[in-house]
Amino acid sequence: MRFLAIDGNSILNRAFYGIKLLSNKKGEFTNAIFGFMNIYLRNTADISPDAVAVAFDLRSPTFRHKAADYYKANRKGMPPELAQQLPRVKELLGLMGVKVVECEGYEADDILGTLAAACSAKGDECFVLTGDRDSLQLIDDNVTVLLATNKETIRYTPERFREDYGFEPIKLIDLKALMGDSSDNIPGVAGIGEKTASSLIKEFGSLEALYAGYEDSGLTKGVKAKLAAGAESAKESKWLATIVRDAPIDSVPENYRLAEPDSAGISTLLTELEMFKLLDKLGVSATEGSNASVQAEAPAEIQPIEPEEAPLTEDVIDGLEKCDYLFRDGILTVRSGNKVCTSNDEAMILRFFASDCEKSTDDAKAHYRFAMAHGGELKNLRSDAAICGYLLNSSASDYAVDKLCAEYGVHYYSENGGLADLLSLGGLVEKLRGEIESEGMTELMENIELPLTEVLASMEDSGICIDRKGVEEFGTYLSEMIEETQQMIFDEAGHEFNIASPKQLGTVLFEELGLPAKKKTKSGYSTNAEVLEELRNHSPIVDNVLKYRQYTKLNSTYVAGLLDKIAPDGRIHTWFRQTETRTGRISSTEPNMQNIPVRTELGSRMRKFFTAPEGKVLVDADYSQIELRVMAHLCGDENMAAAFTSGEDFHTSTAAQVFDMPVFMVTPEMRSAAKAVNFGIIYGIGAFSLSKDIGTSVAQAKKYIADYLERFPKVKEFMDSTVDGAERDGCVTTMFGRKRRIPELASSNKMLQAAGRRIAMNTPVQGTAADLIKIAMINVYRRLKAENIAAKLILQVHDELILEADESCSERASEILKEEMQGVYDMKVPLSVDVHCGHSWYEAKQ
DNA sequence: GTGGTCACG
DNA sequence: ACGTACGTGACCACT
Repeated sequence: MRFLAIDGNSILNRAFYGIKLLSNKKGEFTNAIFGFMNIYLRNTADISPDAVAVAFDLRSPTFRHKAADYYKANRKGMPPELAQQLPRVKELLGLMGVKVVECEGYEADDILGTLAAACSAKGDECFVLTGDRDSLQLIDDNVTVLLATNKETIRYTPERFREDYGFEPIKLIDLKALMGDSSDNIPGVAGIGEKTASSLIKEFGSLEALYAGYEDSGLTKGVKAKLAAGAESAKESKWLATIVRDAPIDSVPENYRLAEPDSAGISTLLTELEMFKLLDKLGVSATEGSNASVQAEAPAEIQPIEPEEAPLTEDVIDGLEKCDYLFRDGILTVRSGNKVCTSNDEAMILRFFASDCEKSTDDAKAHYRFAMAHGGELKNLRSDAAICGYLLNSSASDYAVDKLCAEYGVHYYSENGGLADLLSLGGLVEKLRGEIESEGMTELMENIELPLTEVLASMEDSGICIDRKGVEEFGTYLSEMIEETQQMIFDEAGHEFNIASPKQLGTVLFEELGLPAKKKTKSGYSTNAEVLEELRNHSPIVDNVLKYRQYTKLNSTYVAGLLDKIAPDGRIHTWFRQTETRTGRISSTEPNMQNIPVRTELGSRMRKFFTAPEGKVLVDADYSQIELRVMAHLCGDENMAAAFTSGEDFHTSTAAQVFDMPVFMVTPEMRSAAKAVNFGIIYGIGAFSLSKDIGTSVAQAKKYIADYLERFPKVKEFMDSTVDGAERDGCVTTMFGRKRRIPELASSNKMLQAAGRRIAMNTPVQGTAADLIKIAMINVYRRLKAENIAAKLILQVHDELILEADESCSERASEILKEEMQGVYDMKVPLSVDVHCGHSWYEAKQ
């Protein structure tokens, strides 16, 4: 028979550290279970064992094995994130009919050694699955070791071992006795490393033979001395490195034959762990619902679908009331009940989009864009699966139909091949809508996210006009400056090198020129702007490097990057991503129009090339301090609200309050300190970073924060209660019900926990601001349409909206924009918006 | 593919 | 003892 013996601890460890932390909605961690099962399934599929045993370490504190003194003393204790997954894995294995073996005082590899020896003696074929090279000593003609990583498994037969190591597997013990192993606290012989140990074993054959003959051999004096000094240690180490082969366990291979799996049990457990993909792989159907009483019922029957396929005709469209559809690569597929209709005819597709039928799909923005580009419209959109998935979990990497089905336990019709996504969509959308309803996010979806898809489609479709010639000339200027600066840097360094390589630059600055290195990164010296700024006085090369960085950044990211994205209509059409950020903000790609330079004079020239075409203007409106106003609203602090209504500059006003003096006495330094604290408040304040930001001591920064929170006590109350709520619920919520899970709070890592608390403080503020501007966008879009104004929304930059308007109606468009943005929601502090017009973005943002 | 750097809110 | 503010995307070097 074929026997598979698994080192449970070592595989679980590999899985845990190799896969990022995953958790279910309750915050129970699942990454190690997931990885363990992947490795398990891959290998059982590979070797089809008749019997399987999974061994786990077990030791009791009262047990005093001689090795207890050494017992993995250097090994850190299992982190709780992993420890809590251990019983789950054992439970799952039990349900799958796999025997778990533990033995007090013995490690998992001792159990493997015992089982392997038993198989070997009987002539059974044994496979040892582990992530630990130590077990390679178990290899013999009947025993193969499967060395697993998260990606692949290496099969170690005696031949393969000899190829890799150059001696017999059993001699691995002797090797380790010489070289030692710090992770297992095996001392070995001091001064003998892997290389020497390996050649000694190859030459002498074994530890005993080595010690019998090394004195008269041709070894160097040094090695001989080390061997002499380490003789005792080597002997002890050999004993420690030897895996036990007679642990007191049941060692009859027959007794480990696989038992019948308990499908219902597996289904319940994996449903609870939200590991639906694994359920699928195990060939067990998912349990519907998530509470225990429902789970006890029989799994829902999956109704097979054998769709009746037909072309999409006008009659079909007219007859539709409700349907699911997909539109990919110019092909529309529509499903209603048992019928699936297809069309690649543009007119028919537009007709379908414009029909009254209630539609569910997975990428509505793209469909709005298609309809708009052809002068049509998309009507009666009911749901977008990707957006539902995003609202339920803004941290996912991908909202494809198959992934969502796996995550939410909805049957995915993979047997239907190309139609799988379409056939699965209906069930998925119903499930997701139900979840959204129970999470209280239905209004957020129906009133904000779904209507926004049309607005974003229109903005992408419009694009923004760019002055190609102007950009090219700017590029020419930059290239000259780069050339000049580069030459100066080479002269100062005394040779040419790649300035763009942080590694080479670090060598030149800190080794060749001997500038004082401050910070280090993982891979060398840090050369970022903050570090270079401090070295400015040490050498003129530093200033030139900073200039070089600025020029090359502008040239490659902006000049070249933007020129590359100009469409045939002479405009830039960015992609707005609606399911990307954890907080609810929109992002922009290809190109990113939300990070066009503005903070430096040189960079802001870039904005002169974004223009309005002849006869039109750009109207730019931005919220003033929207996040701080949101904070003031959310916490209800009267002093903070007063700072907004006083008519004074907000930062000056907070400085006056914190330093307890009249506004006219506030110095620029005091204002900038207050401003930094205000920002810190939004981000989830920390004294260290604040001190760095304003260049004071940590103690001084601490005092600023304390004074600030004393002056604005409700800010502190709000932050404390937000963090408490987040720790209790595992998530935070914005004013409009948007949620973000914060698994970091459940981590045992203090750094991660602290990060989780800052996320908890920041997300409701950043997210609410994002909600507000989204609502404003929808209202502006509708109003411009309803009032038939010749103006279009074209860009959003988080707190800023940009319209392209006919000159004739620029004033009216400005009014509407300001009104809708300021009046978007009735807040405890008024929202304030600045609006400007201009022929370029540069002019319009004065 | 990852890390360093830097552009924005 | 260790690392240090929230949220993004693009480009380059290097493995």
